[in-house]
Amino acid sequence: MPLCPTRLEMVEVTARLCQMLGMPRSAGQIYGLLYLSPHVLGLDEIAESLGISKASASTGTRQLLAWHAVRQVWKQGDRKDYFEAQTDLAEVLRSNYAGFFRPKLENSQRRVGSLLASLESDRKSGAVEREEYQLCKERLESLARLQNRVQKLLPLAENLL
Amino acid sequence: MPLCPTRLEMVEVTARLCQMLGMPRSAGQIYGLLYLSPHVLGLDEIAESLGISKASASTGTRQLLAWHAVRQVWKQGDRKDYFEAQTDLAEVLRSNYAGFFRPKLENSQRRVGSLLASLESDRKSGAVEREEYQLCKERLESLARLQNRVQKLLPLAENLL
DNA sequence: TAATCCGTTCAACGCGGATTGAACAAACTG
DNA sequence: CAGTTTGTTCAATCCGCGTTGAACGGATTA
Repeated sequence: MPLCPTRLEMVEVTARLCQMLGMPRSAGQIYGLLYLSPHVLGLDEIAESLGISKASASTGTRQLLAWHAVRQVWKQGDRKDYFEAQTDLAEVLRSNYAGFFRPKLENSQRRVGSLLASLESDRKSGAVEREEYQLCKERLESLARLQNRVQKLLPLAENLL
Repeated sequence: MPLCPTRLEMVEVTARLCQMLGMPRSAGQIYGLLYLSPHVLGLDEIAESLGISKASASTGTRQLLAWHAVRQVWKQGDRKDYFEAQTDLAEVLRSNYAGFFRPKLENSQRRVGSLLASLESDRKSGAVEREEYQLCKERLESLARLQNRVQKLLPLAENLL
């Protein structure tokens, strides 16, 4: 049976949202479908409801699983995989922080650190003039300070959500 | 004259950062170049330093201008456009909030509102069963509550940066 | 007016990632 | 064992977006 207009619109909204965030559109469609679904859904139902291939449904659900945005459900005596949405989006963000956002942040801090180091070696090898060296150093250090503030802010925001 | 290794690395870092955020790589390169530049730079200098076309330099700088990430500078008796980086990234975020993030948020709130409205009309037209209607309503309302929390949080984060 | 200089615009190209059908593997069923 | 059911993998394709050279327009100068 076809979806009611509201749910169709929801699918479109989440699809566009995902696209805007640089994530695959199909994952957004699936999440929107599950978010307003009264029942858990199997792979084939998902593919048919959305008019996408079973392959897309498979890869999409696995991505959503990796992001902890959907949960897998098994029914007794049924080999099929069923899925339901993790409707608490704040919880989705929280469970992705440690595994996704935090590593990104730490990486960027390491990179700025290595930039400061390479700046020192540039200075010693004379690859940069004194004035330029000073300016680079100041700006890189200001960048490092911003990163620290962000790293302090993120866990805070996480809790307030 | 060529850039020192540190600045080359900086260009690469900001380029990848921009790419990761779904923004054009060239804009990131330009920002990285300007961020550690002791002088303001003209369009041709930018293009040549980065090995990109003048067209890319033009579109890239205009995007960065729109994001308030660079400033345009004029020299007396010189028709060329010069650019310098807005090095206070927190300020960049702040000046983009009202014109970019806030409208997005408000849009998404309107969309959820219209979803709730269309749900009501679905109910009246009998396009949705009572049970499904209840579930949809609850989840959409929970979504609206999350949006409210986000909208309260963003200005806060803005100030703490 | 002709000749430069600068910046923007635009059609064409290329690249990276999303999507898909088909082949495949694994677990049942008869 | 042959035949289903179900999910995954993979090469091929599609598609959107960034990039570019070339053409253009405006401003300045000779």
